[in-house]
Amino acid sequence: MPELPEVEVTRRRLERELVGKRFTQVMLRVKKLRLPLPAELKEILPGLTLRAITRRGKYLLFDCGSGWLLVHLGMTGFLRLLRSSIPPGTHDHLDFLFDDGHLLRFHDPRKFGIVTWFTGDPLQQPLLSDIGPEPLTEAFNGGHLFDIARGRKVAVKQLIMNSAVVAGVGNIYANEALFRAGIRPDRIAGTLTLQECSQLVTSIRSVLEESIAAGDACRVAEESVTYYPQEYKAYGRGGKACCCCGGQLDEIRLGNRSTVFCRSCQN
DNA sequence: AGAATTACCTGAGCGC
DNA sequence: TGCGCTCAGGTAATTC
Repeated sequence: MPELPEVEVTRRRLERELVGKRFTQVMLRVKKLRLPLPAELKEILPGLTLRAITRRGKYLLFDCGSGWLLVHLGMTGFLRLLRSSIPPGTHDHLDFLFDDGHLLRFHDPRKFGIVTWFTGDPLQQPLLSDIGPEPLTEAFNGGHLFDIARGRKVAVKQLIMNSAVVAGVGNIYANEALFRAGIRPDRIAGTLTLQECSQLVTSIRSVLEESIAAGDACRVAEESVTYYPQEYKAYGRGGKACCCCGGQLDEIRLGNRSTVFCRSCQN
């Protein structure tokens, strides 16, 4: 599923290919994903030049000059960049055609994604206004996390998956970062020391950065695909051997999310 | 205010 | 073979 690294890798690929190009046509094949698709995109976008592509958490922001195209890939969404006009398959919900012949196609079986349009300041947009600091910036640091965690009774894994605390940390990387930091996912957030918070921030940053680097290095001919081979040390490995101590990894549910950790390596 | 729960959606994997 | 069930999970909305 697309997490922050996949979204960032997608952003970089699309930025390389599409910035400066002009929209020529939009095709909508469904009325709504998680939110209604603005039908007026068909009239608004053609003629506009794509100025930039930025990211906030897992949201992609396409700067179209007079407004913004906001895209979230949800659970199962991805964007493909095609050179020629290949007929759409099932779940190919949306096409954007550009003046250089590129076709940007949004595919999403579960329709958990979002594609919408807004004008004005992105920071004022309701979907973006309450998102916490970006994990790869200095604004997200041990002191920040420690301040937020104090007095909180939720499990630390749920805290770092809260988008108001830090942007774009989903289930996979929450599991991986806690494993790397040596902190149990079910630790009550308020019991973390400043040092542990700093270690966790460092781990979140490094797992995300390593995954982005792996994605950038993974070239897929012709198409820009958001998925790439990825090995995890905790996520999806419940019951298997811990790569550090050889013990059996535990799997529990936290906030109805699959959670994997090592009882001897994480405290 | 913070925590917990629900809704949205469909493919995959399973038992019978 | 195929039916029905459960699970997967990001995030907003709702409830406690």
